[in-house]
Amino acid sequence: MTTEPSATQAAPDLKLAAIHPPIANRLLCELPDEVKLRLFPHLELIELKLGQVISEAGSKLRYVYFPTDSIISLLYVMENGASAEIAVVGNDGMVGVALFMGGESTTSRAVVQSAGFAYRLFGQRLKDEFNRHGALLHLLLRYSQVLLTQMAQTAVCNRHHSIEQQLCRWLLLSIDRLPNDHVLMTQELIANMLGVRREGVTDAAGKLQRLGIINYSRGHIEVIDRALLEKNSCECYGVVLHESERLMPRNHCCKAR
Amino acid sequence: MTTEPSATQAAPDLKLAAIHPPIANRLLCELPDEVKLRLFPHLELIELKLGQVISEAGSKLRYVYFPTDSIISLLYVMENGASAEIAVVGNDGMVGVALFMGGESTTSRAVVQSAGFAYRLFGQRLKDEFNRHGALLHLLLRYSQVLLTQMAQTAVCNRHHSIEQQLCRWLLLSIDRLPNDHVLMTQELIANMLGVRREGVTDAAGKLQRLGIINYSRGHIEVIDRALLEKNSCECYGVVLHESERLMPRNHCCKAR
DNA sequence: AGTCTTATGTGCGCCAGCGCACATAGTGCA
DNA sequence: TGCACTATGTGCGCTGGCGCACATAAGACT
Repeated sequence: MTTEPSATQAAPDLKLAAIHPPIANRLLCELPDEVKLRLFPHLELIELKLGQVISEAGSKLRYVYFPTDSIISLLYVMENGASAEIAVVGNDGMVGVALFMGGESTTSRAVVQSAGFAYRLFGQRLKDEFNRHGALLHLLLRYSQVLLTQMAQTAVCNRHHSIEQQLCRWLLLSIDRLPNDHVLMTQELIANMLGVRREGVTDAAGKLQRLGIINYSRGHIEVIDRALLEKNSCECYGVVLHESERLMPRNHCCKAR
Repeated sequence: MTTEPSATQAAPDLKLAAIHPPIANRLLCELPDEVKLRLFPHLELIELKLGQVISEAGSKLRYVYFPTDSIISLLYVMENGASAEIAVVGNDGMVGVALFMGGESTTSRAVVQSAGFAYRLFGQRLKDEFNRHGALLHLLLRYSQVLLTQMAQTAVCNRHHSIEQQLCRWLLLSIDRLPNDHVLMTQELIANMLGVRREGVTDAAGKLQRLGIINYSRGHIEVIDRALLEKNSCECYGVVLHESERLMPRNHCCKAR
């Protein structure tokens, strides 16, 4: 866990905002225009670096984050330093549900799993809009259930499935949230996420490579055969995807790539 | 998994309602009087039998349930029949958060883990009160975060801890929600909850018995030394308890026994 | 080109938990 | 009292994942 507490700096570049508009995030995209008008002026586009800690376990959240092309892992770190990924958030969600739930903090840490951009919003702004009890409330409640489902399935997966199956699930979750099928992540870091040995990931990844499902070298993983990846994964991936589509249908959003 | 889909029958006995008042449930207890006045007339005291399925995965919830002295397990059942407990709900919570979250159903099944009583409320009544956006909303949001935390910690526990540690955690969760330190549950059923082999539970329980921590025989488990049980448990129990107390302080409720 | 660092491969021995098969002991019921 | 059933104990062999100790290879940096 070599992560910097580094301050997130706002990206001033307007061209960047054009490439990464707020509506690249599905939650933001699904808001009715009225809410967009109120909220969007306060969104700040920021760049997130790999490994960056967005929020620490137990510390009060100041901002919420809406990833566009970045991915954030919610990670629990045990007393002995071992860790386990609880859920993953990409452009389909947000980091910081504890703010509107009332807890202000969580027992898990939020870490950037894939570098990229996200919009951040000052916590109080979100709460203010949430307390209007309109579309945002209902959207975020539904998203909370998606998160709940994802966590539940993570628990199941951790109990019953092999490292190989979990790696498949993890890769699928990642490429679903990325603009292409290219994952930038070392086996060491994946092992940290899954809470398993690095060698275990090496074995599983080697097998997937031999099967022609992925190609990897030194931190670059390319998914070649997505269909086969799904076949080698456990049911957990599908369950979460299905439930997520049921709870958060794309009404206004452009379809996934 | 020998569970009956049995219809829950309302208990007409008034004396029962005196022994099990609604305020025996902490959520109901913490509501302001105004809300109690609106809600309580619609609560039905019902008796729950061991193994009874309160709600099936994927099926629309009709009622929400507020246990008084019963305990409900949220269980995910895999395609191959194997299962895993996701979270547990006693007089500290409710079953059916998916109703106000908007999903109307969950991917998990709710099963009675310990027979007893619960108040049930017709789903629409809960939603109506929730949509007043008052105390109930805030209370249930906080409870949702407790549930989230519990699920997250279950995931961690499944990843990293031994059967013995998990059994300790499970027993602690149970007796915290029961009127005494007497758990009625066979090792077979505990194994189903934890998603492990029955023999594994036998081993772990045998060890705890030899250590003088519990006493058990044929489905009756008595916790003798709670302190030692906590010591033999993993950190997961404490983390959830702590977070739960932080999020849901007892304002009006009587203290735990 | 050479060196350093980082990522990945590999080969141990070890143990927890699994699946199976069966033995034993409470408990209820005829 | 005896029988049947259910809950628990026990003993296999097997496998996946662990911890450790290295070997190798691919970039990165002079």
